[in-house]
Amino acid sequence: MRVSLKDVAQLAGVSIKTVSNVVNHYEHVTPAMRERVQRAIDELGYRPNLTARNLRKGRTGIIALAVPELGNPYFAELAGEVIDAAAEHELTVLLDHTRGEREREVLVSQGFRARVIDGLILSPLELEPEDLSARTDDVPLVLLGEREYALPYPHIAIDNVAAARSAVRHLIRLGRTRIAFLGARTDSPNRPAQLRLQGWREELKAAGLEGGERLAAPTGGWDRGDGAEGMARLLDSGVRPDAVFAYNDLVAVGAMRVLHERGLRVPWDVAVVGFDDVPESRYGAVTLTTISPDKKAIARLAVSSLVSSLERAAAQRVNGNGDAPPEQQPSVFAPFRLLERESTLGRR
Amino acid sequence: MRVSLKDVAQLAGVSIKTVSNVVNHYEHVTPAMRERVQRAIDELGYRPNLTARNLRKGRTGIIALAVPELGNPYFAELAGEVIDAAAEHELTVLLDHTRGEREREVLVSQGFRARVIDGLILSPLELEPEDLSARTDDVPLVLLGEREYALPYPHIAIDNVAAARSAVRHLIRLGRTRIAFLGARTDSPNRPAQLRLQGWREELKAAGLEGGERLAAPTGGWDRGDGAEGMARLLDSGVRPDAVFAYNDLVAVGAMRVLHERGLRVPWDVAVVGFDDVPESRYGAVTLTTISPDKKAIARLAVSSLVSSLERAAAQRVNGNGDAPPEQQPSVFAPFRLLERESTLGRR
DNA sequence: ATGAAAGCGCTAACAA
DNA sequence: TTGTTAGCGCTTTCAT
Repeated sequence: MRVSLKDVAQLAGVSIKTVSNVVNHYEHVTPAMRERVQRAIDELGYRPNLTARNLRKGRTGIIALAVPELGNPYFAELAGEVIDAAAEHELTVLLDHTRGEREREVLVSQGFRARVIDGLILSPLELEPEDLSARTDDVPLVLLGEREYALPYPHIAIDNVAAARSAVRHLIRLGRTRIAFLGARTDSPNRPAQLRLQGWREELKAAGLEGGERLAAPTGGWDRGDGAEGMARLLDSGVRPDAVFAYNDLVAVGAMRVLHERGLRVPWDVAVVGFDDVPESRYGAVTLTTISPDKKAIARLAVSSLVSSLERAAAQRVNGNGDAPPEQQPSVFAPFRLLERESTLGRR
Repeated sequence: MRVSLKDVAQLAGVSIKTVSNVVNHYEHVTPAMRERVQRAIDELGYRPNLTARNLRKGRTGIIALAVPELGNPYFAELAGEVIDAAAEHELTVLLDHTRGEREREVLVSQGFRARVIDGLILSPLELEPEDLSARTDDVPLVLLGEREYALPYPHIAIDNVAAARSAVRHLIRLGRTRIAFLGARTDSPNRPAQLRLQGWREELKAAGLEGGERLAAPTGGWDRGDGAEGMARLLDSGVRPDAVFAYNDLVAVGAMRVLHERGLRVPWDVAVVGFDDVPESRYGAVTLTTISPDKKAIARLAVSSLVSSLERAAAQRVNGNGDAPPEQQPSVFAPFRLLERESTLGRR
């Protein structure tokens, strides 16, 4: 039998409100009364029912974070940072993964499962702009990651084009001339990988190295196995790059494995740059040069952006001002760095 | 302004109950009525308030999973499996990480924050038995992982001693005689790593290779960096193992990096076995032999165990049977396998 | 087949 | 300082 405020009040011989005051550390309670009530609380082992409190307050203190795959260390690490950032705002995080499937991303964005959440942070992969415009759910939403939507939702990411360019520039400075991009997706101009591919193209062009579209190698996905397959396919097709810029670290790790199997030495025969700075890139026989997004900043920005949306929504509810201007803050870029490690060590 | 059942009822000109019936797909509603109500629902964009429903039903459909570190791919993968397993029971997972700190583990086990959860799955690292006995929170709890507590909580894990023994046995069969254990913790007989260390000892003893306590090397933690440090320290101390059984894959990865830096070749000079079968162990210049726990099974067992605790708790609430026998199911072992890869390839 | 009304446990006006 | 009471939005007997 669950014990409620009423039970405690009864035992202590006071009103329900007094107990509530004690529980919520309301100031104006005499020490004696506080003492008496506390005794009853302890005796009965009373614990407040958060659900009731939530209902009453109109908020739950829970936000959801949906990422493609928790098994991807980048997202796992990011999730950890979001959990910590949320905790600073006294928010708890409900984590979901979409497997990067459009259908699941749509469901999440519609709040289908999101049971009781105040807000949502979503890192989409396949979600299309029209899915987002068709959204009926009204819980505040913050977008994360490479995909760009011309829609009034806050969006936190690093400057993917600039980051890709700095990676490629680094390879060019090393004297590499046949720089492959591994992880291309050519489906549509707005698909994932598009911005990094664009950065690769721009930088090559700026260096007068263009014309190497054969070097834009697709992969089935962006896990280690996809990187290995893509790299093998590229080599099998007769292309012989002297550098690889991979969509992310996992793809790079898979590529490096294949290079190793084929007797190609990193960095001497082929230099490799990744993206994400996942922990494992700092280990292995050859440590990996990579673009390191400031994950903590991304998490903090995402959470604080969501928090202000939450506050705006709450204020609106109070004012009943249903037609207030959206006043969405614009997309924000988080910082990134290029970390040079063994996979690009030394000039040719 | 949020729209409620009442608003819909008003617009449709029916009672609140009828709308509820439609929303909940209650059978006995005439098609015409269903149609009419649905129209009102659509027009108003009504969405049920889950919090109110939860309050009424006395359950939330949310369970929490607390792991030490999401950045550890083992836990990230496990979390993904738990989320999927929970979804099959129509449960949502609230994820938390404790950083393996006792204090945070205690807080989580006490249900400090999430009182909106129906149940909890906890993978403790530093939590002590007395912390658990002192637990006052009454939400059903399932324990995960290596730590053993002689307490009536369901506990899901693999047989760590048997797994460790099979890893060491594998190394012995390969002709190795100076087999180190990397990641020992000697603090207390119940601390993490204890069971794997015990398996290592037992198997060495069975093979007549005992007496090598110098080969039980401690590490500060169980991440890659800790493995690297521990390995370096072991080598610096003059010990020269011909095999390393690491507490987990991350420690093994760190150790392999150091071995590589020192010019010791894996597997020829030193064979290495890890534990967990994290994805990165299948890549790298030398793939890693490891103990592979059946993570999907662990997740499923944990969730189904929790679900039955939930059902028992619900039944008890109905019967008001506060003194029902606990009837906890005993601890359950999930399967594991030894995966042989390059890091232990070939006899001496 | 549909409606009326009680109440889940809590907070917050308002009263005393 | 403490008590009374309404009501958050929903489900659920019990009527009709």
